[in-house]
Amino acid sequence: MKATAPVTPTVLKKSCSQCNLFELCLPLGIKDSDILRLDELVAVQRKIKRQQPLYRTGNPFEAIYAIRTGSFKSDILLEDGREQVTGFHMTGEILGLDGISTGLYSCNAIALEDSEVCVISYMKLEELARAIEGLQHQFHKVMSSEIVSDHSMMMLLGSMHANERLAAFLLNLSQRFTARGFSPTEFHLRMTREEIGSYLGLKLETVSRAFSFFQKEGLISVQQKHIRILDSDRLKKLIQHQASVR
Amino acid sequence: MKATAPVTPTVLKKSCSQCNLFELCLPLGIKDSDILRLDELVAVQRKIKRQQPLYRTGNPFEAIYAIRTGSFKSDILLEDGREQVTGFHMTGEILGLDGISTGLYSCNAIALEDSEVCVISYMKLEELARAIEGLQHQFHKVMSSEIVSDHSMMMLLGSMHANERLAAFLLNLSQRFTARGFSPTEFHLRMTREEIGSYLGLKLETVSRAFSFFQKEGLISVQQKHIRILDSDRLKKLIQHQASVR
DNA sequence: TTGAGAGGTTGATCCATATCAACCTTACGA
DNA sequence: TCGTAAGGTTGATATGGATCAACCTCTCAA
Repeated sequence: MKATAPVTPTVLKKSCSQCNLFELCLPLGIKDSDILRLDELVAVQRKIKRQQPLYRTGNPFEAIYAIRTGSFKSDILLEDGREQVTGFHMTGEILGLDGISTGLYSCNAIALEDSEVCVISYMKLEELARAIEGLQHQFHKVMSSEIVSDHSMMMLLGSMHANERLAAFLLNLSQRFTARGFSPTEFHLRMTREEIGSYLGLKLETVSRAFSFFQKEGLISVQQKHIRILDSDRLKKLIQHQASVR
Repeated sequence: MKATAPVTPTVLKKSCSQCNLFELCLPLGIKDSDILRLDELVAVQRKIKRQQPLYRTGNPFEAIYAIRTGSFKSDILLEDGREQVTGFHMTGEILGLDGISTGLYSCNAIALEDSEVCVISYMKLEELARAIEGLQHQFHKVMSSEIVSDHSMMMLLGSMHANERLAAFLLNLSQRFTARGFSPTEFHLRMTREEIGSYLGLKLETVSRAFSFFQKEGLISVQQKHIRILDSDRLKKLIQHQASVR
């Protein structure tokens, strides 16, 4: 396999202590006195152009990444060409945890727009986590959250219908945008219908039809990638009892 | 929600240092000199009867569990009654990692047969992990593996057909039995067709038909819960190019 | 300003799996 | 030993989403 795309480790060193994302990221819950020590962790920031990989399946694992700006998808490719998007990732979220288990990344991480990540040496992270209780705990929480959200994706993929899946997806995005200080009801999708479909276990046409259906029902308004949520209560109900809207 | 079933913390204290599961479990990769220190971690063993919960969604999290004997499923229940099995777990595997993120377990863990677990105080684990590098790393590997395997379940649920799903499931079981010193080709299923279906995102009838199809094709032989794999190569091919057998 | 390609929508048809139903098998307690 | 319930299989039919196809709408570069 070809190695990762040209790395551009700009030395725009910025500190965790001054980062406005700290409450979404690893530094959360760490005592002020310790936060300065994190700055040695984030040695480098790296810029990734839209559509470029941050890492690829099989690349050797040495670092995890915190998204500083932009967004990513991660996906798995099967030999026969099938793709499964396993996640969409926004600022403050941590990428690369899948690499710890075997020492090789187990998926591809691709930028959905021009993005910037903090490179966190995994070796240094383990070292610091041994010294700073709060960092250790927060790191465990981050991993555990990924497990929990993967389980809810399994629920979605294993037992929800197309419309329910899309509703759950939109509500999840909405909630994550809110946590980042953006509007809960109005946002731009950074991914294509095909990528959404892959993530939700649906074909792009089905995703498109579900969008149209929601629009017709007055639940959302859609113009290409611009989404406005008009009735989040009914979207929520749609997930709980599919029957009520179908 | 009702609290967990009657706890029976038998004081059959056994040690990690003498446990034959150590190469599948948390002690893996830890220096001999440190292994004795793990024994303080596993304060208690607990017996769980078939069909009884080890923990339930919403129970407060204080411990993770290593399966000593027996097996478990974990599942999520939706308000409307839908169930999603999120995993089947065998000896040496760790349960409860989902609880770290919020301090509450996010799923139910139910014994599939009379089972026994080592109760690992999470507080003590963090403490020891700060002291023992090998334990810290192995714990991270365990969490990361769960993430990786959840991603491959998303792949399975999102882009595989019924027969492919069952083939992948059987091969996965086979491989895990092998790692535990059992036959790769002959084993007993501890779960019902309905539970398999829930796990694989299929109805029990579809699971049953897939079993029958595999048997007719000479890939496996099935008698109720007893499975014998007759042609694992073709099972593997089935996953890669569904076309070749369908 | 036009043309081409990528992304998106919508309609018609097909098919894999769900659903409904009958029946079979096994385990187990009365 | 029989009766019952839970689990499993198989058949007939229904249906949600996939597939195939046409067309629409942007964007962007020539």
